[in-house]
Amino acid sequence: MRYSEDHKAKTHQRIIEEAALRFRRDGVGATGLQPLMKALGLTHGGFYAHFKSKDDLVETALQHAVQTLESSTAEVLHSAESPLPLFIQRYLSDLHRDNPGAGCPLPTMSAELGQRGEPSATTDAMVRNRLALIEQNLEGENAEDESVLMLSAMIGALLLSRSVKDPELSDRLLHTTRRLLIEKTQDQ
Amino acid sequence: MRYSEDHKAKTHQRIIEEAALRFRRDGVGATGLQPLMKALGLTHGGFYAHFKSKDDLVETALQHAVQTLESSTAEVLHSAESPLPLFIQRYLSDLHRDNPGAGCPLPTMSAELGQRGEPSATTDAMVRNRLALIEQNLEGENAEDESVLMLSAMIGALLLSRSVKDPELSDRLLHTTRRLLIEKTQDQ
DNA sequence: TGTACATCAGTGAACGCGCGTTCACTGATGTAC
DNA sequence: TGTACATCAGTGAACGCGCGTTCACTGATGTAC
Repeated sequence: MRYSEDHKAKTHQRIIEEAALRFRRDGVGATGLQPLMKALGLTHGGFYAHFKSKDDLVETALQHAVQTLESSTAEVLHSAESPLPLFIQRYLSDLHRDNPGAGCPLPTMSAELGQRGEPSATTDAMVRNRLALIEQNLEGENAEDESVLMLSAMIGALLLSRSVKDPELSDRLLHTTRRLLIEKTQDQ
Repeated sequence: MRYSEDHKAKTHQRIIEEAALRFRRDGVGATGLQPLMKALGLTHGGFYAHFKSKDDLVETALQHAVQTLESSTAEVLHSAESPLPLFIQRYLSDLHRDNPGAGCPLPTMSAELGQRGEPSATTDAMVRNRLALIEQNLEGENAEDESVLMLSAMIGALLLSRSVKDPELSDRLLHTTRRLLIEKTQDQ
């Protein structure tokens, strides 16, 4: 069968989006290409008309996730008067914790990507981007250093709050870190 | 062949230790039982004389790692006059970053364990233990909240510093977080 | 307008591979007599 | 002391399974004439 002109591009995009979701939610290693294609109503053979390999998809999906996150963050930054508290509020929200598939790839994917052979430079780019973003919205002379602490705390708190079984402990990790970091932005 | 009385117990322990190393260094999913047993000079069939399943080993190895870490931490706590800075120094050391197989399971394993079906209560126990440990060595009235921030920052910084490709960025993440957290303990 | 052909996204069987798990077996040593 | 037997940690072939990847094929539609 032959399809409309942009049909292939649409399928391509659908694969990327479904992969970006599954890689973050389930992990890269635990995401099979066969189930992924099936979920899109396709057969697995067709995958290689779109990507060179699974690793190719991993890199593409990661970059897609990064781009999506960054543009939604940019929106927050330009709309709010003091954007950093809002950014922290959203990053350490229950919604973000409960939907890893739609969120930041750092807490979910970076450990596995680091363990999987050569890591890509995408993680570096993302970390640098986040640090710059925080730093620019922090006042005070040691904003550069504080941004490192804040990013570390955000990622650690999100990771832990997702890994822990007890909902109360999870809430405590998430909400306490959130409150203290937001207070920090107001100290300055 | 029949072995000395404690032979089986020794083999059991060797499996646990090798697994605890590999699970943390390579990830649980990426660690095969066959290569693991082979590395110990054994064949894979014998594994099931020691453990009910891979999941059984995962839980056992995790608990072993936790126990080892906690006893080495206890040592630090009882030897030093002000133990918290030393604890942070060690947790966020280059040595710890460069040897995930011998270190804290939280940055390496917790994301994957959270993704793998039902998470065990061991993560909760570990988090609680670490929080209590930090809190007890922090002065000031909001030690309870500060301990959450510190633990999150430590785990996030270690995770990021291991995931990033550029050694300078890695050092910056690790060393800046370390310095700021140690300063925090002295503020109080 | 009607027919022959080219295109190519997607199909689905097949590939080798490593996984976790099972199981009949081995064989050195301890115990029973 | 010598012989028959029991033990059981470890062996290694085999199981079904899902993985990533390959490839000959399909068939609806566009293009050429």
